[in-house]
Amino acid sequence: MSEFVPSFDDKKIDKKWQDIWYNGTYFNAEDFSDKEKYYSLVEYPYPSGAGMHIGHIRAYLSLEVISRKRRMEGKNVLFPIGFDAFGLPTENYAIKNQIHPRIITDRNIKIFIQQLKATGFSFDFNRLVDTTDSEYYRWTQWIFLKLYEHGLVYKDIAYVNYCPSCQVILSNEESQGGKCDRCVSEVVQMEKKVWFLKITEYADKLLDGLNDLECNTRIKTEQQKWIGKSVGAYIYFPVKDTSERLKVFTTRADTIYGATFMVIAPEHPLLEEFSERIKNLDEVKAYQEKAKHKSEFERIELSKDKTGVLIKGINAINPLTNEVIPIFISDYVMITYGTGAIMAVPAHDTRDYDFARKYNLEIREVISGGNIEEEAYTDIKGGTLVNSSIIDGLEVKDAIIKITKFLEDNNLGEAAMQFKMKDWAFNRQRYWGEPIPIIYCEDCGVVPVPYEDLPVELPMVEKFMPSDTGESPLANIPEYVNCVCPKCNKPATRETDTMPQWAGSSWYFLRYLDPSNNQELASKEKLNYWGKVDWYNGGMEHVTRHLIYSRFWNHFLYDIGVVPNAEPYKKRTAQGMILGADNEKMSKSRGNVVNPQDIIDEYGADTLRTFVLFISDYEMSTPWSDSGVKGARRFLDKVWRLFPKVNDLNSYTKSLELIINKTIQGVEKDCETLKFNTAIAKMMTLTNEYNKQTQITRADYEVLLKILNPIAPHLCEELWNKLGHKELLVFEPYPEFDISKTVENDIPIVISVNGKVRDKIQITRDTAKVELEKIALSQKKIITFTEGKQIVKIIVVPNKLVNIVVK
RNA sequence: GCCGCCGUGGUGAAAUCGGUAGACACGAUGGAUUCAAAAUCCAUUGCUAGAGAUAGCGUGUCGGUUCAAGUCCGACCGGCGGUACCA
Repeated sequence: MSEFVPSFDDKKIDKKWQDIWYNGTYFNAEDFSDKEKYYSLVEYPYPSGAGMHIGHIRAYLSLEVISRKRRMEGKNVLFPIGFDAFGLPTENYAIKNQIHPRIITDRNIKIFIQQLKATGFSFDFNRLVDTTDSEYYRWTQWIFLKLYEHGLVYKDIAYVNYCPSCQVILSNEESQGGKCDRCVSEVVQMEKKVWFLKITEYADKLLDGLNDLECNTRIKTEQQKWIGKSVGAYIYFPVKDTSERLKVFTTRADTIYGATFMVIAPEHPLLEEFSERIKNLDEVKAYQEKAKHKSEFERIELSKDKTGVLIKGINAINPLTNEVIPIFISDYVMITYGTGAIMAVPAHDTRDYDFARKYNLEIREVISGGNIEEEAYTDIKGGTLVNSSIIDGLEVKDAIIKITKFLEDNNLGEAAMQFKMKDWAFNRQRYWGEPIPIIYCEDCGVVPVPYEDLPVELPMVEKFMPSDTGESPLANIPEYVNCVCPKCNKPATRETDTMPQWAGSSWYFLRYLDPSNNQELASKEKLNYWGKVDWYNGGMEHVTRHLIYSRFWNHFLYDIGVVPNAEPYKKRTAQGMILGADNEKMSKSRGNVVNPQDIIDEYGADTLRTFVLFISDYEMSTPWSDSGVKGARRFLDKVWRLFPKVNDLNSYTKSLELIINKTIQGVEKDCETLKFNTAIAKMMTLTNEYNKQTQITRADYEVLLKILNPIAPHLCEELWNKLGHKELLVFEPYPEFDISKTVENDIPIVISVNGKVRDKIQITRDTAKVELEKIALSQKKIITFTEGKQIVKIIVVPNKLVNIVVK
């Protein structure tokens, strides 16, 4: 004991235990083990050149703690990690520095693995997944072909951000604010035929499936809103003097008698169809052109000031009143939602109201209860239908039902549903992505690559610069483009677009179950054994897209019999962000980025882990603080310094029994509810309590090491080892608490007068109400406040307080 | 605009069901130890008054409900995140 130093050597201890863990099989998940399985999943990182961010550490630590705890609870834990390595930053870096993305990716992945290990994460590193590995994306392509086979893939026109000066298609990130990232010129919306996945076909399933997902309401509502189901009706408005009918979608069929004009999107096909009839075609064309050049940004900015053009020469007829009504084009109606056409009811829709006011159109009230002189009356709870013929006098909800029925019966419309969610534009004009396994043949048309020819590999070429035609770089690589038609063996060409970033991450959680299977994406047996992800943690920003996309793929794979569950995840949580010390989002440009490696170098991995978990509520965002790190280290040193105080007794010190049991109970609950900050606070309190003793027992100490182990495993393993244990803490049973020893016998009771605390007394637990009242009233301090006053009321909350109300 | 979260000491933050506001930590001040410093240990630390016991005030603002409000209700102000004319 004489050589005991007052502060542990983090470098030595970190290395020692990391070597033991990672050279051993401690964290390897065992397929088909008899133990109960537990699958914890964190969102795998994009291996950027900057290395790991403090945000990664926080994101992974929750389930790191849970996974280590589950192993101690006897579970067969699968806690995998991998890399979502396709993507723009790598490609851009590659172009700039003339290094192939493959080389950069491999280099970055290596750095990430090294950093993850330096932090002591208990990932199963034998199941690494890399989405850019052709043995992985072979199955991404396979799923795409399956989707194709089942009619869920189609080609259609999409509007992409195009920079006319660079002649390059830009991602949304590269064209923020409507300006090109590279040359700052205006970005235009260009039409392009691209691949779509019919995710909308799964909209209802994805909505219903949310019932089975355990998560907070925020996560649920964000997904619900993203899917955006709305129930209403299609109504057909005949186009005057033609046999065409203009189809509109509305959720307010009840307001049809108030429709005073129609609005169609600038891209609406009606304009093309009846172009000869349009008397002001030039004006219309000019408006269409203007709308095309409006970036999304501008459309939002200008949203309050509505513009439009009256189409002269074509009119619509209200199918119920036969009234002739004008048609406008305006970009406040989107071609991408509903039918791209609306019946405008200015009296009861704010957008139509604004438009009507601007162009002096009739505003006809059909629901009483508002003041349409002032604003549109959109409330659907109050109000009765007026000026509405067959639905006059009805309430809104009844009117909707009746009018929809009437429309259906008379073939003037039908009940309908719309989703805000759009089909998934599944393409990028980039090199560094999964090739889309499609071949174009002059004779056979679009031909899917046969399954046995997968993977379609990315060519390892030196030239992967963007083309100047808005096509993918792959289009410039003849040895890639030129191929043979699998059907007729004639020369053919390959699809040159690649898949979007979200492709690989839509099924990676399945590949972890069987990462090196070259026959199937994962074996049936393993899929069945591991089942659903038990707990999935990740960023709030992925709750809409990634979560929905991956649920979609999983639902599809379930429908074709590949996976055993429709829903892939049982439970989803999300961590809060760590901001810079200046309370701003961490970014290179702000210079407030914290590199976790610096903390490890200075204080060791356990300090980093402890502090990141201690900093605040896990689900809340919080600024970084350098000074707080020291506190975490100080705490761990205190635990270390307890070691010489440990005696050989194998039971808890009597006077510590209560706090030990309470701490186990509290830490257990806090960890399971992601309240790691309070869990650590409780362990700090216990440590401070131990510190006051001249001696503590081995049992006292060991229980602390066990509950602290998931958070600070290097230190705990070291101390556990120093106590003479041969086995590691990894599978040591997690401590249990004795509920009967978590409650004190003597408890403090607060006595207040008129709600103000005036005295505190110690009393035996469960003292009767009357008794408490009597004791409270007889306290000297209390008497000074009650003397000479009338006692109106006494409230007694057993084991808590007595409140005396006086006058 | 809409939806959600949040607003508590000098700082990060705690606070089951409405029941002792500020646990735990950082920082600060004073002391011990040291030749000195670091580290460590002890004490104090919401604000105001007081030597002190203690008293008054105090959870973004205003109002309400209640014996009792950080917590519930209403109106507002500020910050963050999501979303964007969704018919």
